[in-house]
Amino acid sequence: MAEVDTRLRILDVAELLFTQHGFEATTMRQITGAAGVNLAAVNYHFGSKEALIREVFRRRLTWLNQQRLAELDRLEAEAGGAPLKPSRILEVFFGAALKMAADTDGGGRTFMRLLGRTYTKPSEFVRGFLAEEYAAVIARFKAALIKALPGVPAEEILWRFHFMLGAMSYAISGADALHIVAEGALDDGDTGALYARLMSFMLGGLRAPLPTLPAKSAKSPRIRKAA
Amino acid sequence: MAEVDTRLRILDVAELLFTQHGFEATTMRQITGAAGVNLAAVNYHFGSKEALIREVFRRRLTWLNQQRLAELDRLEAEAGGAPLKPSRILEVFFGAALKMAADTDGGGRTFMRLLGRTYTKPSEFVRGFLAEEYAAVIARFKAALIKALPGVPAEEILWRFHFMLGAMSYAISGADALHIVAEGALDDGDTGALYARLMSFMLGGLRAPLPTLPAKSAKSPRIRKAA
DNA sequence: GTACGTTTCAAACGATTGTTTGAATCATAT
DNA sequence: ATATGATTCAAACAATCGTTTGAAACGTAC
Repeated sequence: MAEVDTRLRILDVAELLFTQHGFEATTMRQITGAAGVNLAAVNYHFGSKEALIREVFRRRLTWLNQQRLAELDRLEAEAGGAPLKPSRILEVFFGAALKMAADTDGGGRTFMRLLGRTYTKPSEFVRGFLAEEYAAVIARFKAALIKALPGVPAEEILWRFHFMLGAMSYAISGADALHIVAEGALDDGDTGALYARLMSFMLGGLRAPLPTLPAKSAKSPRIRKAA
Repeated sequence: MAEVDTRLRILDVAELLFTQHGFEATTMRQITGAAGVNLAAVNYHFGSKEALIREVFRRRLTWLNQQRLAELDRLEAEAGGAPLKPSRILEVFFGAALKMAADTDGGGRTFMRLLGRTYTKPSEFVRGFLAEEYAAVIARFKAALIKALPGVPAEEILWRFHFMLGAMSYAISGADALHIVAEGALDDGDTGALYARLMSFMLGGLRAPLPTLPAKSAKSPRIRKAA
């Protein structure tokens, strides 16, 4: 009985503290202290601090990505081979994330903030299983978007998907960064409004006119050999 | 003579290591070791590790924001009171950042990656002077955008500006996060192309149709008092 | 109640952290 | 050449890090 309680308490507290202070700055004593468990409990239940970090990601990420894949499966089954609307695809991918971020009580919001930050700061050992966890999902959504936007080059779609991930990360980070650009002027508590705002912004960006790329050797100082 | 050399070497090395491993994970011995200076040099020249971190930001950020303000001044002077084109405003703000990010040799690129990451992870003591450093710039560009987009509510503009910052952050973080979404499929070395891609995406997002916001009390679980 | 595997506990482990110290070295001006 | 202030240096500082240990407490079956 006490076992599960201890594991869960550690995971929840660690998730929160990692989000607030980062991995390195969060000590085992802070975690176990706030969780009300013994210092040795982390090493006993998870093996090490790194393993704890991985488990914090794994327990939510696998569920999130399974949700995404299941919804995409359903959508593609309904369409029966026909290309999907880009807006539908984005709604599935980012909607799942924002739905999780809307969960303020269960810790989903905390986790999504943590995920958005870690995504740009791979911490070496997190990158490995983060890429592993995302590989299948990205491949599926990438393919769906390419199919949905026949006029847009695949490379451009990938970049714009990348930009959208950045926008979502900042959207979820919310207050932290917003306090810098606009001191308390924005309310990031209304996740319904946030979803609507982010989605219209993303769709506008995704369907924007294609950029006129400069000649590669013109603006870039790098010289391409044999070209 | 040796003074300036030591200070600069420390700053450059610290900037790089902070970007690669984060603030907490980077030790004074790593910094001084890689810089080829004595361990005590950091405390002698900067006072503390925190002061060093602040100085790493300050030396580039003040210059960057002065550049932005000067360019905006010039543009508004040319316009003579007339609203600017939104694309021009974005070009000034994000162009300055990407121009700095394009500097692979002088460390500008390294710094912009560091900045993008720190922006969502305010580290408590960095947030203060980061907000201070940005306050004037954000106010000016916010006002310019509001003037340039009379049909768009100010709150919506701020949110979209926030989203754009996220997109830019991910764009500059580049390879790190891209390796997760697309294993080596994208070339983030061509900053000219990156600038064009990002700008068209942002403009599309900025000019997207306004979202239809859900009724506040409908989707949000929070109950607003006296409303 | 006794035995057994699991979990918790206080205490300590060696290693590493940022910082400080006081002498040694340097550059410069008189 | 000598004195002075700035800088560098090796060495040590107390504090804290993640992890380990062996015994104590627990629940559960016989």
